[in-house]
Order: sequence, then structure tokens, then C-alpha cells
Amino acid sequence: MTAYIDYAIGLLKDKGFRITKPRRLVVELLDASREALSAYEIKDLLEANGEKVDTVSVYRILQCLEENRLVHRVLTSGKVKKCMLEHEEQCSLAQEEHCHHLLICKACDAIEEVHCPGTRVLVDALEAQSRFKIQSHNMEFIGLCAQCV
Amino acid sequence: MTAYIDYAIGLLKDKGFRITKPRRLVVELLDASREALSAYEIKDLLEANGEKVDTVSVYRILQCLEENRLVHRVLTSGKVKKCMLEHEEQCSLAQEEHCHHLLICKACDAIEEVHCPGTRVLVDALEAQSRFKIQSHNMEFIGLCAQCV
DNA sequence: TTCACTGCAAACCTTTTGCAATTCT
DNA sequence: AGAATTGCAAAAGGTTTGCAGTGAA
Repeated sequence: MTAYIDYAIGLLKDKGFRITKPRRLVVELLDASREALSAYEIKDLLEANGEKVDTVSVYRILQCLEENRLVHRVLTSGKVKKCMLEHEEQCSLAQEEHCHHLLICKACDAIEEVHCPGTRVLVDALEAQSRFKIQSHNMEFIGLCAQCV
Repeated sequence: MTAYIDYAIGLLKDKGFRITKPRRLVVELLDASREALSAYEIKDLLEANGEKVDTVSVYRILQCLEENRLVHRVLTSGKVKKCMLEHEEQCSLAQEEHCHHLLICKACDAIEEVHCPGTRVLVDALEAQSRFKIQSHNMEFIGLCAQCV
């Protein structure tokens, strides 16, 4: 078991959620995937592995994972990527909201979570310029990953 | 006619698009709205004004406006907000892609387009840290606007 | 044993497609 | 007049809901 699986299953168990077979399968699949996945893709990938999980259940499992901040929702595609809260905690902003800092590779669809060192500066500049009080943010950076450059 | 309407209609005309009644109605509605609107909301608002435009036509009109960078697509909601290209041009990055810098008010849903002075610094830091080559980005900042603070 | 969770059927909402009728230029 | 655009009908996709049955604790 990798760190993510332990982390996700442990967190769900601690919060009183039941560790069912479909939940475990979805968590394992998300852990193994470099890319973000849609509910249908998850259902199909599991089926290809001989594991049948209803699409509706996948939707509900993803909702549960999202509410527990165990996945990111990629805004540009609506798909879901595993997420380690450790990375989130380093974010100096947006304690309440689930904030996204994702690097998305155009070529291979790989997604990397990142901690944004310059975010504070940017947000301060924006607040000064706009008179908005910023509480959270979503950022997606599209480009080429190290392997695809 | 406001600057946006002139700008949008002029740009479409220049590119050889026809200035039809439905197109003009949608552009006028977007100009008047502080908030982002969905296709159905646009259809319903027009209908409330006694103007009937088919939902399918609204979809096609929005697609046309988006392709000509006359609207932003809000990623967190899928809705559409008028957009003045002047602001885009100031963005030092993402010449090819349509890049988004939106401030979204949680309380009143108002949306403000912004030029991000700190973007270059942030992107440079991310590239150094990740070995990603960043080509474009989407940023949405959620908070409270000056009126709602 | 009990209650959370799953699976199935069906509804719902959004978006897309094809084609004939309309209307800008 | 001619081509682009609209409106209508229908299909396609994605997501949600209700409920009975299953299975984790």
C-alpha cells in the first residue's frame, strides 16, 4: 500500500465511513493514475480489471472523497485527481476552501499538485489593485511536463 | 451603446459574422450583467424581456462569442461573462490560449476581470520548482467585492 | 443486528446534432 | 439570391434521486 492509500483509507475510517470494496477500488485506482479521471472512466477502468462498480456508486464515492479533500476536481475537465492534504496545508491562503494549484500536461494529461510559493504576493497585489477581499482561489497551469518537453 | 457592445458587434462584423437579432440580444444582455450567466439563464432572461431565443441558438451564440474571445468561461460554474480583450492583451503570458484572471464575489456573484501583475513571478517560481514548461493558466479568485466586504 | 452503502431503474438537466425555414448581407 | 444563422425535434451525455437489497462494523 502506498502512502496515499493508507492516508485516504485511514482518514475515511477515522471519520466513521465504512471501508467498502467499491471505495477501496476507487481509491486504489486514483492512486495508480497519473491523470485525472471522470466517473465513467473510473467505472470503465475498474470493469476492464474485472471489477464491477455501478456508475452511480462511483459518483457517490467521488463526492465523498471530494468532501474529505482526498481528491482535486480539475476545473477545466471536471475530472478528479488524488490529492494529499499535506500539500494543501502548505498553502498560506484559503484555509476554509479547498484550493487548487495544479500543473496539467497538455501532451500526456499528467497532473502534478503544487505548492505555490508566489501566491501570497500575487494575492496581495490583486487585493491592492481591486479592493476585493480574496478568500480562496483556483489555479490551473497548462503546459508540458518534464517528460514531454 | 456601451463600449463592450460596440466592441463585440464591431469585431464580429469585421470577421464576417452576421449581426442577427439573437446575437445582438445576447451581447446586450451580457453587457448589462454584473454576473456570469448560463445558456438557460440567458434564454430565460431574454424571455422575461419578451424576446424569444431558442436555447440551442444561445449555445451556438455563446460558442461563437467564446471563440472570438468576447466572453470568459467561468470554470467553477461553467457560466459566461463578457470580456474585453484589452485586458487580456496586458497579460504577459498565454498569448495562444485564452487566459482567465477572474475575481468572483461569493456574496453577490459579481465578476471582475483583472490583469495580474504578479503572474510572471509566480509562473517563473513554479517552472523552477517543477520542471514544467507552463504555457497558459486559469485563475479564479473567490472572495468579497468592494460592495460586499 | 443495524445502519451505511451499493446497485438498479428511472428521472432530470445540459449540451449536441440534423434539417428545414428564416434572415442578414 | 445566396449563404449563414436560427428554430424545432430529437438524440446523446452526464448527473441525480428513490428505494430495495447487501454488507461492513
